[in-house]
Amino acid sequence: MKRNSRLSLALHTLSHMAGDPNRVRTSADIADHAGTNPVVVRRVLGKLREAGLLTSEKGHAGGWRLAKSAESITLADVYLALNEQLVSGVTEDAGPSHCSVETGLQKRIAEVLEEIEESLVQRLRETSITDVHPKSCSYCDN
Amino acid sequence: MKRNSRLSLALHTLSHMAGDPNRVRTSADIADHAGTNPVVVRRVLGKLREAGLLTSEKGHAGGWRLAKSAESITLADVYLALNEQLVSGVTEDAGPSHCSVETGLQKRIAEVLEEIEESLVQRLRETSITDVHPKSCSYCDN
DNA sequence: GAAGAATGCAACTGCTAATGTTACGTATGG
DNA sequence: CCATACGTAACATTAGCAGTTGCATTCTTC
Repeated sequence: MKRNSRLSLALHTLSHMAGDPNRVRTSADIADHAGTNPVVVRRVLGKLREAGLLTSEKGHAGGWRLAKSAESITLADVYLALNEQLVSGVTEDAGPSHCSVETGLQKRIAEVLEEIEESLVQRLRETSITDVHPKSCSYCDN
Repeated sequence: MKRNSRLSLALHTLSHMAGDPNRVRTSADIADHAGTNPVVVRRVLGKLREAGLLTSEKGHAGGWRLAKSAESITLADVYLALNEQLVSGVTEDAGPSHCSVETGLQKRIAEVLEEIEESLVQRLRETSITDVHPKSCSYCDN
């Protein structure tokens, strides 16, 4: 895997779950499908659970499933749950500048980028995870 | 500095230039202001030059300046010049999957993310670099 | 209650991308 | 002809992230 695969992994998994909501999946199953490691899966899905998108159960018959209807889960929910901040995260350096003009400028840039970030989230809110799924998928229970 | 500082550096520099367009700045000057290295500055600004946003001149009185009016430069121009792909870049892993359902799903996810990316660019097009500048900046020639 | 199966979590490793740095070539102007 | 500045390549350093291992915990089933 590469780069920021967390969002990709999350969407991938949620899309599968949307296709067969009643099935309980273990992190090992999910990891196999995604070609990754169970611990990585738990790390990512754990965030989604904190956000109330998934539930997990320990023990013998445990595993993961959707905490609510697939239609009600938007890409914004996923994005925010993972703390992505793709846009506004670019200015996280800061560091006290010597020049007051510089700090004012950096502040202004941060403002603008947060505006952009906000409109990105608005856009993500328009798409449900059920839209991230091939129309005709007869094997979505795989 | 941290993470993806290229976009931040580019906006920072362009904002300064917008405040005093006639001044020619060396990469050393810019690096000092941004707290980074002249070579890094040239790398980033070089992309902006390729995109026709800046011009650079070698030699004794050389340096960088805007290639066109500040008002006509949008955040989308900068973003595209730097090849950022903040959103759609998250699926760059791919790798041939064994299962046709998987590949279909990945393709669909990529489609959706590219749609999102496109609307991000549309949003960026609405903001000029002159908007990324404190309203009252009497020291913008620093 | 013991065994097995699953998550939860912490620590560590290894890899990769990006930044930072050095060095040298090239062009320009005084 | 020399100082200055960009252009570029090569290398070093760093930060973030996926991957891995190990162990505790919880739940089901026998």
